[in-house]
Amino acid sequence: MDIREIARRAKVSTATVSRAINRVPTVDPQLAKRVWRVVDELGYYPNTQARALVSGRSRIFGLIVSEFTNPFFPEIVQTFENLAVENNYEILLTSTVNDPKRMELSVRRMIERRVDGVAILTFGMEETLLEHLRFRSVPLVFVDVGPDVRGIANIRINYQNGIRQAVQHLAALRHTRIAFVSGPLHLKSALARREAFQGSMIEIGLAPELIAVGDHRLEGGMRALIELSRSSTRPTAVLCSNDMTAIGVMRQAYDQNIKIPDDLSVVGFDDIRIAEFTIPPLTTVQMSQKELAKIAFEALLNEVEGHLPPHERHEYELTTNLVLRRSTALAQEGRPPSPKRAGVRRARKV
Amino acid sequence: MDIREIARRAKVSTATVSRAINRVPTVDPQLAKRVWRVVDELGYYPNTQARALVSGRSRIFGLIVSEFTNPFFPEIVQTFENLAVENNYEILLTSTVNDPKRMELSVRRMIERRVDGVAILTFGMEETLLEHLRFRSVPLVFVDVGPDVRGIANIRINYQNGIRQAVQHLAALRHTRIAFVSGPLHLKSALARREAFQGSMIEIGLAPELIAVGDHRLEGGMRALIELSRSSTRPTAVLCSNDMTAIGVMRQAYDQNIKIPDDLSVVGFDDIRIAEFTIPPLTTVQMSQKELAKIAFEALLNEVEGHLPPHERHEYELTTNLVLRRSTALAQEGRPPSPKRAGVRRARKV
DNA sequence: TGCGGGGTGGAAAACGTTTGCTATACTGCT
DNA sequence: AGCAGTATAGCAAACGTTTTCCACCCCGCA
Repeated sequence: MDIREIARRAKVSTATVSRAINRVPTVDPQLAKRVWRVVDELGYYPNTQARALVSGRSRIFGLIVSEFTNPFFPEIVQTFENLAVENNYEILLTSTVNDPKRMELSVRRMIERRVDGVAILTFGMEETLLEHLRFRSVPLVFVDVGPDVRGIANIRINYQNGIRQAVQHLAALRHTRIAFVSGPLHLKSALARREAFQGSMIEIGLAPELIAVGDHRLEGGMRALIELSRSSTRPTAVLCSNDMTAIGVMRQAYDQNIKIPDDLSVVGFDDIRIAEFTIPPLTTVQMSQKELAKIAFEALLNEVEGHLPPHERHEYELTTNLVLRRSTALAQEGRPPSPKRAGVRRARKV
Repeated sequence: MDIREIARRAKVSTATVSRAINRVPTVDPQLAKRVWRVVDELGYYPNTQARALVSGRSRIFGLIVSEFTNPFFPEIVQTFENLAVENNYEILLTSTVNDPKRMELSVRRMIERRVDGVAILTFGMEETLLEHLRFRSVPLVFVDVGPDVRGIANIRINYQNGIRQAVQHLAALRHTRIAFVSGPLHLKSALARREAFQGSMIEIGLAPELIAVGDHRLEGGMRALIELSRSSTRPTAVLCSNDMTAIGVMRQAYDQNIKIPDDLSVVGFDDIRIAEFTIPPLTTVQMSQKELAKIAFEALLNEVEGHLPPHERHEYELTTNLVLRRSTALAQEGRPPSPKRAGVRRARKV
């Protein structure tokens, strides 16, 4: 069943059917009604590929993420889809799983399906691949791209804001031996977080010297805590480069019978969904995934439908903020936590 | 840049270019090479919509889920995408967010984009909507659809297997007061789980009478534990209809100072990713999301490319299995857990 | 009554492929 | 040498829309 079938039954031309369906105002309301009646009766749905072919617009936005199973992304995808639905777009969702081959394939898939724009929300992407897209002047949104790239809208993340809040929160709880567990150091975003930590410590006269490197995964957090507990100056608080790391730290603490937050305060970063569900609920720096998705989508929409000068550099900013839960507490002054105290548990309020 | 440009430069017809690109064996290897050279030089990517238009196949599979933020789905989406990539398909991903309007829209989007098949992995869907798809004879895969629907491939979940294992595991640990926290009772899948629990209890001569109803979310689990602890015969073990419920139970237990697994054994269902990361790691009945996605994808592929008789009923089965972690332990005989014991903590092995 | 002009609807081209059919050039056999 | 038969490549139609013209109708005005 196609537009001609509708035209025949409504006794008009295909042109009129097309116009009626697209609500072009010049068509006579009478006729339009007749067309719609037939459309509804037959359950006709326009063929988007034919539409796209002739109009040159696919009404598809590409969305590239690292991995769906990375808890950072589901909320992003959901928000992005909600917005897409509202605006009559479809999503072409692609994951790189941190594999260069898959990254390349992602880009290729985007181009083959002729997406109207691409949001690249993966942290760490071979920039050379973007050339393919830029070459075809596909609108692009990126996160934390360098300051020199033109023709790509950029979302800059303000890590400093939230991390400073976290450090000052811990300091206010009388912590001085505050450790940091970084992410993998080849990631720009991990580096930026570590620098924000160092800066925030120095600002308030603390030495940022207890630094372990993790991998943004549970295991890295566990290893990091082991390493940190061995150091001569054991930390009383740990700030982590992301929430999975913090969860790893808490898990390791549980295994070593270190009580959180009594013996050790833990702060995460990202505020992924489950941060709220850990035991205890995790105090963390929120980098709103909803907000990020929203900015990305709207940036794309602007590039495509807005009247912005194309191929200029457009900047957006996302800030971060501390959200308090229950994994931080006053420092136990002078009493470094020790596995020897295992089995002894201070009473705590419920 | 289109196929004609390539044809011109390679000094062949568009037909030959098309055939070369699609690796039709009848084209002369010399010519094919010449074509590929030009293709690579120019970075030509075929236009999938034109392809789809003429070939009648979009190489898109629809995937309908409930909500991306539901931790049950990310693994499914990831697996589905991996398979799609391998087989040169694209995914049209859609979520219903349990909203009838969105469900309808999902179906419409599938039809408009002319998907080659749809996997509906949401639990609970207005079956009337499927008529639209069946009417257009789009291949369909469904989970736990009734036994009467023709023309829809079906994945039947064997809840009984895993739940029986869970119940018997608890019984072996000398638990007799085993409670069950169900999901929302309007969901078929929740009902099936509860029945599997009841059956498994009766099998071994235990009365399945401690049943609370939850909502498959954290909050429901928390409320359920409160309710259960008030009952005169307090349970020593709780089996939950899904993992989020179990996490809620553990959270509430933490708040009431009930130790897990010492005072209370907890078992979940689903084995979502984070079940491994809870404190303690959750013993749960695994319903492999990877496997489910794989079955769904392959079922679709069979319908579309296989030589199965179309419009017959195709059955697949997914079984469930208990996976042991650390949230279950021997029952404390004769000593019902009580908030009064708060603060006392038995030594435990690390 | 004749003419200009605005508003509407239709004919047909275009979008970028695939593919059925046909034309051509070989090959090998008699 | 002639012919059948088999590879191989090209022509052109088709897929289902949108959109550009153009034609028509009707209205109002001179």
